[in-house]
Amino acid sequence: MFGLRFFVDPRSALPIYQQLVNQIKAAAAGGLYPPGQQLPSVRELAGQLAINPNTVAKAFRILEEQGVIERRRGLGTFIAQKPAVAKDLTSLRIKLQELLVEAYHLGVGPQELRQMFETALNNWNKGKEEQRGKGN
Amino acid sequence: MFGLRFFVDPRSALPIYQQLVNQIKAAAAGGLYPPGQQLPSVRELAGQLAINPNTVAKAFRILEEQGVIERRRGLGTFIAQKPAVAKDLTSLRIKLQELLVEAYHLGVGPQELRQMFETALNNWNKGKEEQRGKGN
DNA sequence: CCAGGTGTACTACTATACTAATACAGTGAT
DNA sequence: ATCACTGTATTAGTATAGTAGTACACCTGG
Repeated sequence: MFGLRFFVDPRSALPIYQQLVNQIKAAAAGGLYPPGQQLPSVRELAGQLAINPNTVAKAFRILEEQGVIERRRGLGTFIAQKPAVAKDLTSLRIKLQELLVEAYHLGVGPQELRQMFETALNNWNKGKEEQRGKGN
Repeated sequence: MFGLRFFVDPRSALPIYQQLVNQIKAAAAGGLYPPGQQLPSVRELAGQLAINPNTVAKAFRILEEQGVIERRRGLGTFIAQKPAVAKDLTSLRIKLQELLVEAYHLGVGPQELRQMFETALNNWNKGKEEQRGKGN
């Protein structure tokens, strides 16, 4: 049903499983994979990407720990129903802080950064709406 | 002149040199180290942190590549004069994108995220002003 | 010139992260 | 019951990232 959604660079500095984690999280957040949607099996994905099933399984395990997906033995893995309502936003605050530091050293001021932020938000919403449209 | 500004956890998942890079970048962005300010020598820092001078040197090398500091043989290392005016903001855009994805999976909506963003910006400015005040 | 400070280059050890091979275990259709 | 599909556990090989030891090169003040 789905074509080759994911790709992987074995020579990247980022480990393969991490690349998968990132891509799947992004796909889910972008609405490409709605809640409840079944993902390809570990073997299928591994086959497409020419990697070991265990590597895919590792990515899935991490994603489950983060509440992004649910794994069911014998059935498959699925996008979690609800983006967990977070109690602990520490990690997010840290990432935000890191973003500000990075911006500073790139010479990007508060005003310009704010604009980039809004642009990113808009693009994200736009993407989700397009995805919704495909279902009609 | 400066007390123990930096600390390091050898058992952290992040390598020591990376911890140093992060802390020094944050310190520079926060105004703790104004442009031109000399940093502790590799041996001094290594001594304080009970690590190998080469590890500090590695952090310094990375920071120089990023334009944060300048190293001068026989003299020392110093905070770069100007936060380089960035031509390539790709890395920043990627980090921003990752932030949105992260926020989504934590159940943080656009509105709430925007608020966190503004808060972080304010805190950052506040911090810099306090730092400026210490010089008077 | 020399001494004592700076950063730097080279080499090598070692822990472990990453991946893979293989076998195990749950589910559902036939 | 069996089969064909799911995910899971265990083990092990291997590349390499991280760190450290040691020696080198540069600068400045005496």
